[in-house]
Amino acid sequence: MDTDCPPAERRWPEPRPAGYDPGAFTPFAVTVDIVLMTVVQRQLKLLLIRRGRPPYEGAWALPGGFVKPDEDLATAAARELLEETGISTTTGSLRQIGSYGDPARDPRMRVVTVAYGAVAVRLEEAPRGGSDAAEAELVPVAEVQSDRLPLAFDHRRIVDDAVDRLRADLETTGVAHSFCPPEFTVRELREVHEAILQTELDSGNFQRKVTGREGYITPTERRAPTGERGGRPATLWRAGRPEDAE
Amino acid sequence: MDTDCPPAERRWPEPRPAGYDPGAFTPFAVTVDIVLMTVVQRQLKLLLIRRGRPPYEGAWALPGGFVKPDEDLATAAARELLEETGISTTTGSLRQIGSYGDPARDPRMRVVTVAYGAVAVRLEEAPRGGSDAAEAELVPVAEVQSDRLPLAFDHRRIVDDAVDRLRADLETTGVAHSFCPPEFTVRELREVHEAILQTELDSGNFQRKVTGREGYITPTERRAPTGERGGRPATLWRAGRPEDAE
DNA sequence: CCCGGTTATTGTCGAGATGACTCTAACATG
DNA sequence: CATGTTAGAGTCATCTCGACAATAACCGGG
Repeated sequence: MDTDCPPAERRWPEPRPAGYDPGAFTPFAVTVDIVLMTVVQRQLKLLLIRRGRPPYEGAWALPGGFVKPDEDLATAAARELLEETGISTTTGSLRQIGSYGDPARDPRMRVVTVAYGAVAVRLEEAPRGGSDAAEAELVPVAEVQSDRLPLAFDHRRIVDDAVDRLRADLETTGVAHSFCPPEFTVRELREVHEAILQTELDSGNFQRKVTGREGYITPTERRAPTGERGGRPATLWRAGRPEDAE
Repeated sequence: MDTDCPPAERRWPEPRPAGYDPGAFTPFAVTVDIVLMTVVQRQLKLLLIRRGRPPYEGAWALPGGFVKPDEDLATAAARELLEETGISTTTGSLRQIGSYGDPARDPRMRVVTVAYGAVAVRLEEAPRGGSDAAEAELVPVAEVQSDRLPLAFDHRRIVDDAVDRLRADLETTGVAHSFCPPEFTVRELREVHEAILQTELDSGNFQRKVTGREGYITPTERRAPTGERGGRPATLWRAGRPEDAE
C-alpha cells in the first residue's frame, strides 16, 4: 500500500562487509502490493483498502507494505496480506505480476513495488481479521477497469496487469481451481472461467474440455446438493489426478 | 550485474517531503539485469559479462547495474545495456521478466534486482563497444541451462525464467521477428523458432502457419540471394501488416 | 405415480487447425 | 540439359472446438 512505515529494525545486516560504502548507491524503498482476487456471484472481485494518510488519503489502494530487512519478497507479500486482511496464503500460491518503479509513482520518495497476485476461495465480504485495522472492501474488477473507481498510485495499472496475467494463466495452469473449494462442480468451475474471461461458455463444451484434460480434475463419488429449482445433481470433482492428495 | 557502485548523485529528491522520516524503512539497493538473447548458427545465445570484482570475481554474470535516482526501471535497463555492451534498445522492446529479492542473494547487502529480457538481431560476437570496459561473451543458453557454465548470484534462475517467458511469447506475440533483420525469409524465421523451442519444425507446415496468420508478416517483391548449393530463391518478408511502416 | 420444469452430462456434426507427407517451382552447377 | 537443392503449394487423415441436440436425474405439483 506504500503507506505504513514500519520501524527500521536495522538499516543493514551486521557486520557491514568490508569495502562497502553505504553512500555509494541510491537507496530505494521496496514494497509489495497484493492483488487478491475472488469470484463471488459470478463476478471477479478484488480486495482494496482505504488509505488512512496522505498521499491519496481516503483513496482505495491495494493491500501491501514495506519489505522487511531479512524477508523474501514473496514472504513479505504473504505477511502483509495476513496483517492487513487476516487471509493466510502460502508463498507458493502467490504469483509475481511485475515490478513498478517509476520515479514519480510515490510523491514522497523513491519506491519500487513488487506486485503479487493471490486468489481466495469465494470470499463473500471483506475480512476484518487483519491486525492493521483498516477499512477493506471487495469490489468488482470491472468497477476499477472502467475507471468508475479510481485507485491510488499506479495501482490501476497493476490491477490491469494482474487480470491479464490471470486470464493467460487460466488456459495454461490450474489457477481456476484455487477459486473453488476442495470439492466443486463443473458448473462452479465454469462460472469462475466466465467471470474471469467476461464471456459465456457453452456448458456442454466446457464439460467435455475440462473432463477430457488429462490430470486436470478427477471425479468423486459424491454429488452436490441439488438447487432450489431442482435439476439433476452434479458430480463433485477435485483438482488434479486421483493420487494427488492436495 | 550487482557490481559497480555509481556515485550517489543525491540520496533523495529535494525538497524532502514533510513528515517523511528516512530512517523509518529499510533501504534497498535496486539493480536491473538484462538477459540479451540472439539466435546465431541455429543456436539461442545470451550475452554474459565476466565479473571483475568480488563477490563471484571472475564468474560470468548478466549485464546490469544500479538504478539511478530519477530513472525508470526500463530506462535503467536500456542504459546499462548500452554502457556495458554498446547495444542500443528502446525501452518498449524490453520485456520485464521478474524481480528477485532473496535476502541472501548478494552477500554484501540487501539487493533487489529487476530482470529484463532483450533481443538482438543475429549478434555474431560479443560487442566491445561498451564504455564500461569488461570482458563480454555470447554463450549458448544450453551451456548455462546444463550447468556446464555456472553463473554468479541467482542469474541462472533469471536465465531460466527469461527463456521460459521467451518460449511463451513466441506463440502469442511477434517476438520472433526481433531476432531477424527487417527483411527476412520464412526459413530464417523458422530457424529462430527452432532454436528457441529446441525442436525441428516441418518447413511446409511452418510456411502455411506464418503466412496464413493475419497481420503477422507481409511479403515484399524482393527475393533473397540463393544459397551456395542453389535452390529456389526465397521471398523476403517484413513483420506486420502491409501498411505498417515498422 | 405421472408430468412439466430444471440442471447435468453425453452425443452429433461441421468448420477450421495441425501434422505427415507429396508435389511442383525456380534457382545452381556441370 | 540433367541433376541437386531449396521454396512453397497441395493432399489427406486427425484433432479441436463451437453450435446444437438428446438424454439423465433431480424437483414440485397434481
